[in-house]
Amino acid sequence: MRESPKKSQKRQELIQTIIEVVNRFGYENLTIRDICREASISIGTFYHYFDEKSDVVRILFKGIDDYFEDSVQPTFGNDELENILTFVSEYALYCHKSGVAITREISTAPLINTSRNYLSSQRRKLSIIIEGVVTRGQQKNQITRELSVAQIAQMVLVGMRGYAADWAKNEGSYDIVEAVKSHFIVFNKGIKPLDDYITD
Amino acid sequence: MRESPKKSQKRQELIQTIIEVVNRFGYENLTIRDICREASISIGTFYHYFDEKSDVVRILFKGIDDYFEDSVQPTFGNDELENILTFVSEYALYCHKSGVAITREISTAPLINTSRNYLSSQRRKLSIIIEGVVTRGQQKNQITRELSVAQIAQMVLVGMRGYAADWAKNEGSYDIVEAVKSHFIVFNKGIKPLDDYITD
Amino acid sequence: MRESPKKSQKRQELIQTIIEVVNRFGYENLTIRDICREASISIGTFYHYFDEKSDVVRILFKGIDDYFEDSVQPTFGNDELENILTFVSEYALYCHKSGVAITREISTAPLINTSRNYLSSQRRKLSIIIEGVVTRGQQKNQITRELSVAQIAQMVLVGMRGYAADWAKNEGSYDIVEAVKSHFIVFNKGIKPLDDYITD
Amino acid sequence: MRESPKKSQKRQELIQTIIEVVNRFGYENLTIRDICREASISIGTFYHYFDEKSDVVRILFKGIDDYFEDSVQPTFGNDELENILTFVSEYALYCHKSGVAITREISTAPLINTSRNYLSSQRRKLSIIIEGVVTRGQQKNQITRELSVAQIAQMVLVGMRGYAADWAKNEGSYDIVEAVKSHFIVFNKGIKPLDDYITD
DNA sequence: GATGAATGAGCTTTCATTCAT
DNA sequence: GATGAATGAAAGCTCATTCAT
Repeated sequence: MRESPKKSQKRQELIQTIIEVVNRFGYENLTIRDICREASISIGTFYHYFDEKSDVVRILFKGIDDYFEDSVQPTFGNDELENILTFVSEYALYCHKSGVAITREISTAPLINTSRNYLSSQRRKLSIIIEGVVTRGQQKNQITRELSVAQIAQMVLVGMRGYAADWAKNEGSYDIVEAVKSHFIVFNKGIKPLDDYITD
Repeated sequence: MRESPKKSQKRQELIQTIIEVVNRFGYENLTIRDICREASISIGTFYHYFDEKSDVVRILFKGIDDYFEDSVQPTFGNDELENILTFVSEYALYCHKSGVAITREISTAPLINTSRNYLSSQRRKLSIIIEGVVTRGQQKNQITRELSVAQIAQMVLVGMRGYAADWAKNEGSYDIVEAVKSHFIVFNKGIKPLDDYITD
Repeated sequence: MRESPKKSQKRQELIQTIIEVVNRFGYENLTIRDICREASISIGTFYHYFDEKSDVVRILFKGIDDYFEDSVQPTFGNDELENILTFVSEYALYCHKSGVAITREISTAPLINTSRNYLSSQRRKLSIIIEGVVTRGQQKNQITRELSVAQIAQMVLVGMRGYAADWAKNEGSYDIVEAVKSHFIVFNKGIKPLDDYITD
Repeated sequence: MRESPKKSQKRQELIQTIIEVVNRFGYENLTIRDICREASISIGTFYHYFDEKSDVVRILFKGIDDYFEDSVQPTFGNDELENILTFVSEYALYCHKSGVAITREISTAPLINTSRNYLSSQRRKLSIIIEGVVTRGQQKNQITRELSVAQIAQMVLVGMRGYAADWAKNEGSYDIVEAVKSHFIVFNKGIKPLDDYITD
């Protein structure tokens, strides 16, 4: 039995509210009671729309994946190094807009949850996007072939998430977008093909 | 009244046991009861040697700081880019030896704890070490001066910790030392002074 | 969001039960578990209706204050010495009806609690009532002016509470109402104005 | 097997220290550890000289009884009303000298302890002393015969202990000796034989 | 005599989850 | 659909007491 569109819509509304609540309260010490009080719903209602608390984390992750698929990927141009910069800058921007608490949760959440491995599938999405960028970059000779696509893609993701985690740990005390840009300008230099320096 | 050497020694033994336990169980959902059961001591004994649960985290952090101060820093040579590689490789090695759970804890622990800011001081130690390396690197013209010491140091630390977190999230499924080395070979290229390419 | 009348009513019922339980068990060594077992509720339910254990003490005190404000004060007549007798007798009667354990708790509770000074405000209420009686008594020349209002009021309260404590310590082995009456007949003689003996 | 005089003496020394500690720390939240740390003895030593924690309370009570038997009673004169005043004043003075914490403990300790009724016997001592005073007072026609000896003795003790409790609850914020004196001057008026007012 | 390491029952409090209304 | 009362396992931590050294 499929769920009614009405229920689905209400759930979406709740998700928006919950995201705001998480940002104000943080996730670590956030209780279902907190969420419900802030969202002005009853505990029963929460459990009517969601199965368990960890659904909230899933929601958070789905948000960033959707954003990249729907809003970031379409803006990619021909310069793949530039696309990497766009990719990581957008990620930083998303963190900035989501706030410290959600960023912390996104960047420290375990890959495999006790009950469901909701992350393994989600996480792949960003990997696939960045792997596409790197593959094309190598084909166009914009990116070194000394390292494999997987290696470079991992470097990008790890660095990017590293900043998200660090920024959240530091309570958003610096401009994450600028920091990430600076870092990946350096990084991009490192993955340029060597002859690039000569011909460019 | 100073603490007896015997008590101090026994505490050290317990710390070793606890570290092993944390690695087997993880920290997040680790309870005092778990620790005590695994270490075959009573709850009372745990509290005889430690003040509170978070002492365990402190212990974990102290370990890595001591290692860098005592064992890594003295091995630094003249080539500061090489020293950066040594630094991050040793960090990766420490993660590898400490195991997944402790690495996760070290890399996701909040910067500021509610009760004591035991991390802010600890965290500075690694910063200071790497900042020294970068400073000397710039002086010797081994590292670009286009970025500030603080910026580059942050890049190193964030990238390094990013790998620790990623590796732990992936349950240690890849060779963290190799991954980190590859990454920082790329990174080091990025922070070489430009003329380096010509004169070198 | 105001609390529902239903919750409020259920809390009142629980309070009644808890008062009985306190009387059977005493307070000093009373645990939440005891209360819940005896009241046939779960621990969670207790904390659903109350914030913390010490709420129970507050409840006990509120009871006696309400009783004096609502039921005793309105019965005061013109003879202020008689009113003192009414006051202390009613207090004794309240102890008698509340039982030994609650009386013990009421009479030995510290004036200032660590977390909230719920007593300082409560305690004032009885003081104010008795000070009013003494003031009027002095104005009507029914009570000596050789001592201040505050002094005499303190004497009444201290004596009265002294009996409550003593009676509770003796496990209610004597008739507290009679003992208090006898005492304050003596006391009242002591605070009559001297000329009273001549003119009366 | 009688205990050695040496052990007995050492115990006496410890008692003195413990009394001081109780006064500084209070009793309610005083742990054996606290006592031992402050008295600079080990926990084992405490249990070598005492059986259990509540021995400390016994010690406190024994102190006041000894004081009255040894130091107060011998000073009694012919005027029994004056002796009552001496009695209660000395009690107040003892409280003053013992400090707030010990006074609180003395005045709120239950009559019957869970393990031993160490108080019932102790408590009788002060009763016996004051009953002697009242008896002689009635014989000399210094005290009314309208009330029984037991009644009047109880009134004195209850009032006196009431002040001790009140003073401790108020953290020693007023002069207990003066307050007690004032109270019992009033009280003494109340227990004078009636004709006394005529003939005196 | 003196020590203090070791014990573990027991404390208050939290909170995700269920389910009758 | 919506509610929130009820649950109870489990958490961190305390502390009087024992006993081997």
